[in-house]
Amino acid sequence: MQNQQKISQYDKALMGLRSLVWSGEFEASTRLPEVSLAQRLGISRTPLRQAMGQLVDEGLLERIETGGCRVVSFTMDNIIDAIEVRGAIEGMAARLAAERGMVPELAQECRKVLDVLDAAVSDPRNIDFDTYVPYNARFHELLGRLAGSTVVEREVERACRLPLASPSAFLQGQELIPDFRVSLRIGQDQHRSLFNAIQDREGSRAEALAREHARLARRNLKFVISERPNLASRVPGLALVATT
Amino acid sequence: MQNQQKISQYDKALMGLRSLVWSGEFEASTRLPEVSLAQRLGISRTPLRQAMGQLVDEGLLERIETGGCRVVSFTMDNIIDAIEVRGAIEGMAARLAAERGMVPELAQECRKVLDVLDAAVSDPRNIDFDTYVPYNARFHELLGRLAGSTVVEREVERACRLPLASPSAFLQGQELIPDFRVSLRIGQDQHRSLFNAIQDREGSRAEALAREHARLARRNLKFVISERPNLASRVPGLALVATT
DNA sequence: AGCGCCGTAATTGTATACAAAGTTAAGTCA
DNA sequence: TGACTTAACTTTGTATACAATTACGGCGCT
Repeated sequence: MQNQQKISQYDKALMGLRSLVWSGEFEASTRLPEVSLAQRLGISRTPLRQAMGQLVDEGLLERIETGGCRVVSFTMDNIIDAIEVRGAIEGMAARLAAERGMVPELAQECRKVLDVLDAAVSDPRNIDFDTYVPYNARFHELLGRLAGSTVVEREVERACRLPLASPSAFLQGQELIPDFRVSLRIGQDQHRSLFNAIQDREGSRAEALAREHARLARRNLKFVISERPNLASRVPGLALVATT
Repeated sequence: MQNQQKISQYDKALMGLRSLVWSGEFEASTRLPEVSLAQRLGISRTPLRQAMGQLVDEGLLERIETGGCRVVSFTMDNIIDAIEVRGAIEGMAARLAAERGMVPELAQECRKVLDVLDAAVSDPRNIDFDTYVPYNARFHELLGRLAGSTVVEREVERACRLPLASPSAFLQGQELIPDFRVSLRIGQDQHRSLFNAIQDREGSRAEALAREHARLARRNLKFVISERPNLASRVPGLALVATT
């Protein structure tokens, strides 16, 4: 009623196309046809092409020499590298937050988020995934802003948009796998340690913890790949990973 | 005759607009008028708006809530942060190159570049700026590719495009200032040490050196700011820095 | 004089039109 | 049969047209 902010055609194109690509709708290495896509999304080619440019920038699409775009086909190495990049940038953000001091309001909000996450994993037999996933995302978002630098914030956000490098990438649809419950508890323990390190102005430790925390995603990636047949449909974007 | 690759209208828009903005042609915080700009660049609004989107992404422009774009006004802190980001990403690239091993062909090319740079600074009385600047840029480009990861390469390139964070940002127009000659010799010494660290698989040292190397740019920034009246016209983009 | 309101002019966001390339397929020749 | 040529057809890149907002300036009101 109040938050009725206008949704532009460009936004519609960006969100629509992104989710279509993530869902594995398009064959990698075949060109995206602009006209039919525009029709399908109910918009004209102009905002669609804008959105395609953005997705090229995010690394989800790539330009074809002769014109147009195609979906990128990812290798395991690509994803590992993207996670490494995220770890490096989140690590820098954590270190700067420690060295320069946290923005007080954001620090306070971090504490609340951490409390919620603690509660979500408190019962090993009954982990609250529906709470954990969004609050985990929120924690990582706050981490990017904690140093109070808009430049750093932007770069953290960008790194999290790298295909399959998001902190939430391998969290979806894993309620049923026992191994992942352990992974979540470990992850939350790292969240706590990371926050404490920043609070205690231990920049180097904070950086190392943030990097190691990103490594959890790598472990989850490897596990998911080995279990691909069972999980392919539940992990968004897994369809984009080359099967060779 | 052979390298006659077609230059698209979009490329013309991107290069033209970027250089116009860098030159301080537009007042920060006033909207860029699309029609007159398109006329001035000799293109239509369509490729111009594409280019504006790209420059927003690079951080040179920002969107206005009510529509259109304006030039960003940078503070010292913004630039310091951008340099910090570049240091972190180049540091990661250097570490990965050390840990994983360099691509042999690129390592060989690095050696050649370093030899040229050594020669350029060998005579303290007569430093060859016209050679140093492009070869320094080349070294940093090679550094991004040394780990053999396209993902890392992309991110290094992006970090170097952050406004005033480029390795070459404060090199132009400093032939005449004695203090900077020393800076160049120190920088080249760091290049050597960095390369040796990578070669000897000393990942942590390589990372630290790359970060410290980026700090040179910070020193140069501070010097340039304090000497602004003399240098403003010679350092591209300095006009975009807020004078408060 | 200062502040708010309204109408006009300018500007953006989006759709469509059009020309230049690129792609595909049929047909011809070796 | 297979490769090359050519012609019709798609598809993209760019320009232009149009409608919805937005910015601006004058007018009236307090």
